[in-house]
Amino acid sequence: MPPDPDKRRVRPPATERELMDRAETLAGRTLQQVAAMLDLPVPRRMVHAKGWIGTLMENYLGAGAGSLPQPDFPAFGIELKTLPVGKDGLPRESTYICTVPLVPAAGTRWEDSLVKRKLSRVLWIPVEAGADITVAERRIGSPVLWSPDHSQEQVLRQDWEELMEIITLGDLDRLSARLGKYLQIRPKARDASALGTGTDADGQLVKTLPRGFYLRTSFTRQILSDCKK
Amino acid sequence: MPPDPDKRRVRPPATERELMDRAETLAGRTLQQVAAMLDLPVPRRMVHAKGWIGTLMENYLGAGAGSLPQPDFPAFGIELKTLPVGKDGLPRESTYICTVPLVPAAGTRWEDSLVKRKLSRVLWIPVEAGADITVAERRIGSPVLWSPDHSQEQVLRQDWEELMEIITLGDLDRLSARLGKYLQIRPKARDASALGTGTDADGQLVKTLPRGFYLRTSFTRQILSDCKK
DNA sequence: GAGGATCCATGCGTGGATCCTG
DNA sequence: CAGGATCCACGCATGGATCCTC
Repeated sequence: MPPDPDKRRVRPPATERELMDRAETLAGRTLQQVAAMLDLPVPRRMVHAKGWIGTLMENYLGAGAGSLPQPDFPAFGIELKTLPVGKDGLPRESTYICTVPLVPAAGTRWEDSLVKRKLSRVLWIPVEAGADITVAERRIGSPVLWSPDHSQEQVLRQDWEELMEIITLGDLDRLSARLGKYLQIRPKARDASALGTGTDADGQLVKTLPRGFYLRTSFTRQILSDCKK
Repeated sequence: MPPDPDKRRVRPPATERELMDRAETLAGRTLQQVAAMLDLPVPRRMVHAKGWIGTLMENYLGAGAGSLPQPDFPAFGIELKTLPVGKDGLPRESTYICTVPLVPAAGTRWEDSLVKRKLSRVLWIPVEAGADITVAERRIGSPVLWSPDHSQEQVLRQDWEELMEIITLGDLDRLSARLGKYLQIRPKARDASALGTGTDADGQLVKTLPRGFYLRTSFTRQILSDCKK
């Protein structure tokens, strides 16, 4: 019997309450259990399916299939993010936010930035990670609906402004994952030879490595800790 | 034995003479023969492989794999086009040139247009067409290196200016394949429901059917006739 | 006969992230 | 340990054209 595609198309939640309820039902389940409900096969290793867990969660929760400028749940302004955690429940990896505009629109401000929009309301779904546990057996944790508090937003804003200034000045060589307290910039590309478009110090268009904004692991640990208080 | 990918990567011709020599060797051969030299399978019908012959010729002649604004042979400024002909040797179909810019850059002139560049030097490869002959058995004709003469270019320019004026005015509803003596505009899309971006009469961006520039069959017949004189 | 509709391959960009080596 | 490198899926656009129905 072939898998049933209908099971994979979950109705979007009608209310924020319904979304959160659905997310709560995930807590304690294994990825195998969730995949089975959707008739989806579970990859043995993540190396060739790095985005699989995120997509699985989108499907189960009824998020719209990857549209462009919208959050995952536009009606509630909520962005969905899975968070790989260790046995201790603490995040183990940085979190990708969005691509870095290396040819920024003139006069873009933090208030209008994609980073701010993406991070204004995030539904975090912790999921066990680590090479010592099969993908199928990994357990899902309790969802956390988070928005940055005032001091967190100030730091994010500072990081973003610092990083964007380097880009606006065309100092692409100065970009490094070492910059930024909560927010960092790292490569986001097929491989190190991939080329995107940026502007150099003279304002000329140049080819350079595409990059993305990420949240540092130390910051997502803070988020999770705060929510457990 | 698996097909040998190396055979499919033909070295680009070093000189225009070499390109023409290579093209002459095609005359009289069947598509089966050429495909065999490249270890490529021949589709039974074109309905699911409409661009196959064109790609086969690119491969055999060593054209660069589909880059963006460049002609097929940038070094010689030569664009490659296959031309489906009947038993009588006359073209049977219109010829696609390029997509129509439905949001044209302000002040684009014929001299700078993609249509003019694409048509400034064309290497036509006639190939037998018709449902009454299998793809494998179709024979290739003698290549024709063509540039528009003065009167031809005047008509092409007039057609282009007429058509582009309609687009610049945002009168997209007025576009029709009936316009233009040599050059026409027809749909170029996955299907009639596909949507690209255009501008309406008020300058607002609107979604509309993507379209392409084509040469009328009557014009490519004229080209081929002239070259046989 | 020809205007309008359609088909495939491939590359690039975006969205989902984790891998891996010094 | 974390900075730099990499992987998949999918949509859209482009480049190659021919199909199909009045």
